[in-house]
Amino acid sequence: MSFDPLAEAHRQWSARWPEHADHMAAVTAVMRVQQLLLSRIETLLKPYGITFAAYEALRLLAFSREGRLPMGKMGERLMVHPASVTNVISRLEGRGLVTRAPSPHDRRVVLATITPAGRALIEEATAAMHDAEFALDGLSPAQARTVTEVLHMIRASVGDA
Amino acid sequence: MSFDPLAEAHRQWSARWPEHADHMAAVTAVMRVQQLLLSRIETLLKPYGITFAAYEALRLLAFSREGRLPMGKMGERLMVHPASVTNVISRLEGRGLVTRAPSPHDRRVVLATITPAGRALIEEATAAMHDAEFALDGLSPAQARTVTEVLHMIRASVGDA
DNA sequence: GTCTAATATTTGGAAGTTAAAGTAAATCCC
DNA sequence: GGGATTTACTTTAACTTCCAAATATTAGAC
Repeated sequence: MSFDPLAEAHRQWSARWPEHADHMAAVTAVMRVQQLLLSRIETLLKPYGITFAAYEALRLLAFSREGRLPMGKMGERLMVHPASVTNVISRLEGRGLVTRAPSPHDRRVVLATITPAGRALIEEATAAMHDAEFALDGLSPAQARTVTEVLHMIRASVGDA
Repeated sequence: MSFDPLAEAHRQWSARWPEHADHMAAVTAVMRVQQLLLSRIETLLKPYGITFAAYEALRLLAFSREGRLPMGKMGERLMVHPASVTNVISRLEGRGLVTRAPSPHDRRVVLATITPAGRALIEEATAAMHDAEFALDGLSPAQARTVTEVLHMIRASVGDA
């Protein structure tokens, strides 16, 4: 019925470089699925006024013992550039969902702390994410595990994890 | 040896909401692998002065019969927003890799045409991509096909393809 | 105790993405 | 034909990412 651009790309590649078509298709599939899931998740989160990046940052803070983490630590956990942490925390701070203060022990360090409003919001948003199974409600838990395993193969192949 | 943030996130989720942990982990894995692959590919393409988005646009034009496509058609094939096409084509045009002209048949339509310089560049860049197997050189063709199949399951589950 | 080097964060800039609004051109319809 | 609708693209604005450079502070070396 509907035309699939990924299938078409694979066809084009196969016609010219058949020995590389499978790798190309795998990369394209990763990119497309990421785009799809991100889009669905952002739609899901829109009622709460946060993006997925903000969701992950808040979630991480809410999980932490004191509701407080150094910016640098957050970057490591979220696996993003320090500048990205500054960016997302600044926006959350502007909305009163997080506060920011220099660490008393090391004044180079900035500690982000989730506020009660932030906690309330993240719990609501998490409930919505659960309802939608993180935009993967069409998959069984076993299928979800298969996805993770197969992608772990890629992560391992490039030295990540 | 090295701490894996994804494994840690899965652990946190399992402790609180074990029934949702697998779906969460799958989404996280998709996001992470996309980030890894994109990063590796952009590094690969850096010597050619183009990003992955630009690579895909040029590749698409080079595949086309006349080396020329309407912007709208490119957006469909690349599965991106029209504004993204405008964006990337503007940059390629600035570098002389593409020209832009209104269609003689329908003056609403803008045709992007790859230049000889654009063709030369995309062939070099493609050779580099082939050398690196699209940043998946650690995977066999069969493994790559497995990745595509598993991700196709997700695409199907959300009504894409 | 300085002086130097390393670390933590922010800032500014280039790219990408999307959504929404604006412009222009073609088509539909009466 | 003329008016309304649809289509194609661009623009603007918001947000994400990263990198590279600047700032500040701590730690190490002599």
